[in-house]
Amino acid sequence: MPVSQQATRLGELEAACRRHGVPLTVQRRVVLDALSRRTDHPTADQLLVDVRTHLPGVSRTTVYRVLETLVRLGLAVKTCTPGSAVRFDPRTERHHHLVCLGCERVIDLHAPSLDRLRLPAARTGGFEVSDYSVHFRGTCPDCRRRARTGTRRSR
Amino acid sequence: MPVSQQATRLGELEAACRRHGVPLTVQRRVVLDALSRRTDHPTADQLLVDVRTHLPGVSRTTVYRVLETLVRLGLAVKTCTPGSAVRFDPRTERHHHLVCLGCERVIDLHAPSLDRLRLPAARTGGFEVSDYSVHFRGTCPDCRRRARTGTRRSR
DNA sequence: TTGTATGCAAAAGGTTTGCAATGAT
DNA sequence: ATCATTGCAAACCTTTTGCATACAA
Repeated sequence: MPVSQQATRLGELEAACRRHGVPLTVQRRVVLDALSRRTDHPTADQLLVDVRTHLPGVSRTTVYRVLETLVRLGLAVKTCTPGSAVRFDPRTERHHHLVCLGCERVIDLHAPSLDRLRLPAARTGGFEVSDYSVHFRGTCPDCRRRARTGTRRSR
Repeated sequence: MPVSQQATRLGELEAACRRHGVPLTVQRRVVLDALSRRTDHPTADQLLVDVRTHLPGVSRTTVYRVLETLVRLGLAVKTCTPGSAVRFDPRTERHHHLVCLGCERVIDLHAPSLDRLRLPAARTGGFEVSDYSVHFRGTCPDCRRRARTGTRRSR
């Protein structure tokens, strides 16, 4: 992510913290920064590694807590994945995903043709929809190659 | 699920086991049966409870392993959720989901109008798509009520 | 100064693995 | 008879919690 967009994100964080009346801590800045630099929907533990290169001594607990806060502030969302670790996405605008069933990688897909779907209102039964995304399941190029050569996946 | 459909599922299991050359065990029958009776995308541990009412003494490990097998045999899929426990879905035909951000409930949505989406092929970069589903995020009726009355969510 | 966030340690929740015994074909 | 599956126990990974301290406003 370009420097200018990073600056924008920090501005968003500042505004969101003020709006919600919560302190703007170094840890929150560093975690949002680390998350925003990635497009691979990292887990909390993966982010912990990045975060500690910029600010050693940050605790795992704090990363978990800050990520929850970022979601609450509307600066990140939890990505739906078939796996057993929560993954975070710094992109909150509507977009879609390619989900690899081999390695559980989640790849962003921007597709305007999918951005205006209509949900059949009759079927929602009082469920209030705030957003949606399309998940395409399949096999990523790496896993296709591995499948051909008979190699086991390493993730 | 009606009795006749249950019978069909057992037939599918039988066929799939033969096709893959794996034994058809009691445990596999009971786990598939328990999963097929639910529409709420249960976790392995939730299924363990159901399974043990029919066949006490089944181990947790076995349920985890059988579920992996059912996915491999094409009789179930892992559901994408924002939470931190893997959830399973016995419906492998194309359908969509309402995902509640409050309680993480996942509700099935059948909507023919969403069943024929076209993926912009140019954007997939060698990713091989086998299927897709649309995830509508939002708030379920229960959580909306809880939000209005100020009650905390209990799941 | 006041209230929230952080770090630590420990617990809780979810999943996987090695191995001996069992069971399906 | 043969090979995969099961059950158990333990390890492993992920997430949450309680509490004293540190920090932002």
